[in-house]
Amino acid sequence: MTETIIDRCEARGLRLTDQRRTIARVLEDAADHPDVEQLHARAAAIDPRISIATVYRTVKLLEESGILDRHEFGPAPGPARARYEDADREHHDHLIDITNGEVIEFVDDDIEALQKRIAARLGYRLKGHRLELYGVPLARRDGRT
Amino acid sequence: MTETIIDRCEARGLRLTDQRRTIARVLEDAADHPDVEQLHARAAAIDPRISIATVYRTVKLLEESGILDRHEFGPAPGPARARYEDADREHHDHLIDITNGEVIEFVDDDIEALQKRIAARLGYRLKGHRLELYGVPLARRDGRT
DNA sequence: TTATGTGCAAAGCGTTTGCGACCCT
DNA sequence: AGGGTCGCAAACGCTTTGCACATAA
Repeated sequence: MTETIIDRCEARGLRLTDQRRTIARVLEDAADHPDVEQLHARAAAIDPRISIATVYRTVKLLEESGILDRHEFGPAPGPARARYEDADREHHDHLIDITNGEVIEFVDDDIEALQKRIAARLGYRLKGHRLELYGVPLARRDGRT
Repeated sequence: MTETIIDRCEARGLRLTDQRRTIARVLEDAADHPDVEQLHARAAAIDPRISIATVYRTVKLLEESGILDRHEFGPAPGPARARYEDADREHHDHLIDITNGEVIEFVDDDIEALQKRIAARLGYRLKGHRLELYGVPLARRDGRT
């Protein structure tokens, strides 16, 4: 749980280049769910040699290695930009604030269990799911945004 | 509930061309969740004049008019192909059989209510959601596929 | 009649890939 | 040393769009 992304790369025998180390660090530091363009901007700020092609190759590699999770939050039409987050965390789903695009993570054991039960009822064993809630902030008495 | 897609186009004042009528008919007859390529193939079988550009324009128009729902089932990487279905039906979610890509629809009031509650707990009013279950068929005693 | 829709082909966008140079192990 | 990786630019797959012609209302 406290292993760094680089630790996990080494554990899987992935070759560690300067670029990959930089991208791993950017991912490690990310509190949001950055897309490739954002990752590239942040990585290039540390090391301008990094090309966007390398970022694409690296996130794909890390995703296939189970180190990153990829998301495609909607509800934008067309090819949504993929966004990434560290996979080595407790499982959670996402609520997207449609007023500003903010992504809020949440954990709910009831809904996990319910999904499993629904799949079973339909004659399936659940292997994965995608759950995204889209909402607007409830009205509030103070003037905060 | 029993209004045809063409009825709904007229109700919204959309101009009805031969192409749109044909595409509407194909959508009406579809029991699956066809993508644009499939829609074009089926429409062109009825009227070969229809170009794929028109299919793209039409499904976009119908989606923006609330007549169609668009889905992007995963978990394929990259730009997933969009798939469409008639929006004028009881709300439901989807379970995708990852062994063959088959899409099974289901309705579950408990999970709908639970999602609303989760959003409220986080301080949001739920405006929409995306729920896709990915599963494999349970083992069975007979030899059927 | 005239605003809209259509077909065609080209452009757009996010992502992937072929290639020769380069680097980790 | 040598296979993996990189940067670059071209290619890709799905979708959108500019243009000239056709058509619904």
